[in-house]
Amino acid sequence: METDAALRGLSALAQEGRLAVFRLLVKAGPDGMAAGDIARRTKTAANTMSAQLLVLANAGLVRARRDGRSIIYVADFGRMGALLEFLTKDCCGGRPEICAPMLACPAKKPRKARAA
Amino acid sequence: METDAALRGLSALAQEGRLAVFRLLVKAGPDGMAAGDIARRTKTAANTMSAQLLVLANAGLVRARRDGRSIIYVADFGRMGALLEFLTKDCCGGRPEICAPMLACPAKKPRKARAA
DNA sequence: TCTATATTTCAATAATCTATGAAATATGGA
DNA sequence: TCCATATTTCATAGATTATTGAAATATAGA
Repeated sequence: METDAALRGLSALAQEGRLAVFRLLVKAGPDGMAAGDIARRTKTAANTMSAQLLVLANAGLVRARRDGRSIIYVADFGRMGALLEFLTKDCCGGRPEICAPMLACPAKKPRKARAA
Repeated sequence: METDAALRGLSALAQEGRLAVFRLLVKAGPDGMAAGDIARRTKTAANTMSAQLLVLANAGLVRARRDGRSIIYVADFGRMGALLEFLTKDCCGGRPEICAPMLACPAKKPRKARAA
């Protein structure tokens, strides 16, 4: 990931409402959520939510698809992974002092994965 | 790490100049760098740099200490690690799809560490 | 003490971001 | 076609952030 894309990702997540939306979409998983449901769930006006989702989409952190009258938003895990990779490698030079706390990540031991 | 601290960390890094400064300080390591050296190296006015460093310091990502006439800034690796931990665990729920790309982090295999 | 260096603080401007009402677009169903 | 629902787009006002010149503070050394 290039610096410019990383900056857009960081900026997108660097706001309370958008961070909450992204976390919600991560929890929702691959099925995603309709824009209206997200707005209701976070008690946000529809047009405000639309703007927030647009920023996340422009950063590549979520993707949108239409389903009938609704537009479903889905977190882009690959992109988020790339952002984290940028932060650990490109930004932090892979220094163990920084990376160490992340070893608790389940991806480390995919064999024993339990239901989260 | 709490959401509020994570937001401050994300905001601090979500700007070209500050991200560059933080990367520079990570590379500089525990010895850190004087504010003036950072400003010269990044071709930034001293007062602008001072403001950027203040934002990073308020986010806890760098620490400052005086050394004679200079003020030395040092990246806080622990804090950056905590931010990454927040993003992987609290924010992303430790989903392997997101964490996977980070397995290349050297901390995973400290035994064979080579000079970077 | 006086001067030079290093950095910060202050005040003001410029730029960017966020939220909102109102209107527009797209879809599905009667 | 007409209407209701779902979402976005537009214009704008308010808030926040970034940069800069000028002044202030802190330190070191003559």
